Amino acid sequence: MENQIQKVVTRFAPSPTGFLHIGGIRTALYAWAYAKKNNGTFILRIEDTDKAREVEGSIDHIIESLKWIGITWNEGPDIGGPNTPYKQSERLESYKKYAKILIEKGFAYADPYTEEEVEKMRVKADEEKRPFLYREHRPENPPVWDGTQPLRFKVKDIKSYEWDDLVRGHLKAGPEALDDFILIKSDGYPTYNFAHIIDDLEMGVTHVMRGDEFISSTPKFLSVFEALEIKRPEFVTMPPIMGADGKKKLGKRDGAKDFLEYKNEGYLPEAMLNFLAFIGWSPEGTEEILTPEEFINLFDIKKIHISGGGFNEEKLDWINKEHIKRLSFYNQEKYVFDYLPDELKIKKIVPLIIERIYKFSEITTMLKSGELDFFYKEPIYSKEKLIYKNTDIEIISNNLKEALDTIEKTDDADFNKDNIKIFLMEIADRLENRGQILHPLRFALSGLDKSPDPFILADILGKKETISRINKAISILNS
RNA sequence: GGCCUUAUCGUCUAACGGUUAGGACAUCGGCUUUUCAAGCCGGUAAUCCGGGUUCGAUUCCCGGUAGGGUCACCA
Repeated sequence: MENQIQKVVTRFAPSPTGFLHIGGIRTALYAWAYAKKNNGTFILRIEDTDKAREVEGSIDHIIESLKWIGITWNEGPDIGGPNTPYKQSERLESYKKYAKILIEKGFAYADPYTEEEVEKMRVKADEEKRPFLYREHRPENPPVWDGTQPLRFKVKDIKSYEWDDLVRGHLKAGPEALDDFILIKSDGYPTYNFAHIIDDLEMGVTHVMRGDEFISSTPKFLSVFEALEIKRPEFVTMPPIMGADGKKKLGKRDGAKDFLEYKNEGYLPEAMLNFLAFIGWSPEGTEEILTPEEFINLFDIKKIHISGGGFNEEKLDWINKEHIKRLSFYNQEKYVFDYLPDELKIKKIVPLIIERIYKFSEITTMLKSGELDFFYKEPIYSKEKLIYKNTDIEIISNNLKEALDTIEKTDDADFNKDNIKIFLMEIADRLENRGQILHPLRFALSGLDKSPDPFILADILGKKETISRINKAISILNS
């Protein structure tokens, strides 16, 4: 690396063509973490040079996505900074300036062909089964560039390139990767290939984190660095994220979701951060649940993976649950109550729900299935359901009466799940089988095949309601 | 197709050339138990194939196979 100590500057540079999916967020996350860890600067830059693909509202959406997961930037379009502006469409003067330098040095020329003419050459090359290279059709006497034609880079030295990537190691490419690519389009906007180099230079970016789709065009970038005689930043290539099938790289086309959808599905931002951190990176130890702070501390470019990682929803759910469990009770309640109707906003219900869900949207499913109704509605059930295995109705009925008696005698102040458990287990342990009292009791209180244990149920329902429901069960048994 | 690149349990991954190939998720079994859930304990399960280098290869080299990327006036 560098022998001179240099402040780390990283950036995330999305184009405003819609929402961000986890691939983009992951790239931002690593760039952010690296800057944070090194007390560096993290820049948000908007690459809006393709007016045709631009989608209204994207910038706000992108900012919202980043903020939700907790990524913050030191410089950006919303907060400004020493290198303002942070939208490429507002930096056209810079690109023009460097374009002129390239023209003067003989590294750029105007493209006299129409788009159709170039396309025709491309098709012909295709038919002849050879790669199309514009430089093979380079005009002999190009016109003076007046800004209405595309400005192309002129590859003077057609050679192979080799370079080092902080993740991928030593990479190389043959001369066919080099071509006279377009620097400035005929509409006056620069291409990505040119604009990002100028911006990174002017903003002092030291480490460029980006996807592996840019490996192929790296020789083009290198040839520009050489022509401009400028030092290149370090390249940090992220491994691709594969879709759920593990086959194809995740992309918007095949179902990559808007990152903010995870918010709506009830995932915690710190869980998403934890999950994304591990797609393409893993720390030294074996700990898999990390807080954002722990992630930043552990983050190391050397531990970024080379090969692609998959998106595993089961693991995401597990990580989310682990983070939910680590939430303070206050926050657990806040999140859970968000999904509950007023009549169910009971403190004691929170832990029951927490241990049963992986993500908060599952509460909605629980509500729909009716499995929470018994908390505020007397359950409806049949006599058969109260009977434990083949126990006589008589015995069940007597056991419930004994339970009722015990509960009635309990002081209101002592009525909590621990005490109820102690008192009732005393009875239960004297029986042939504990189920002969605990099952009918649980059923009397919940009316459900699957539910929390009767002590917790009684505690939540309160003494009065518990007594009422046991009485009802006894009358059903005797009917 | 050319060029670039990747390859460890079902999935995600760990292993300065020497490990009984480790961990996590999932799965299966047990414990606990009144049913779930949670928790605890345990099991099954992997180095893509073929050559080479080496005393020794998951690890290094070559070839094959399979996957991914890229070949735009998109980024």
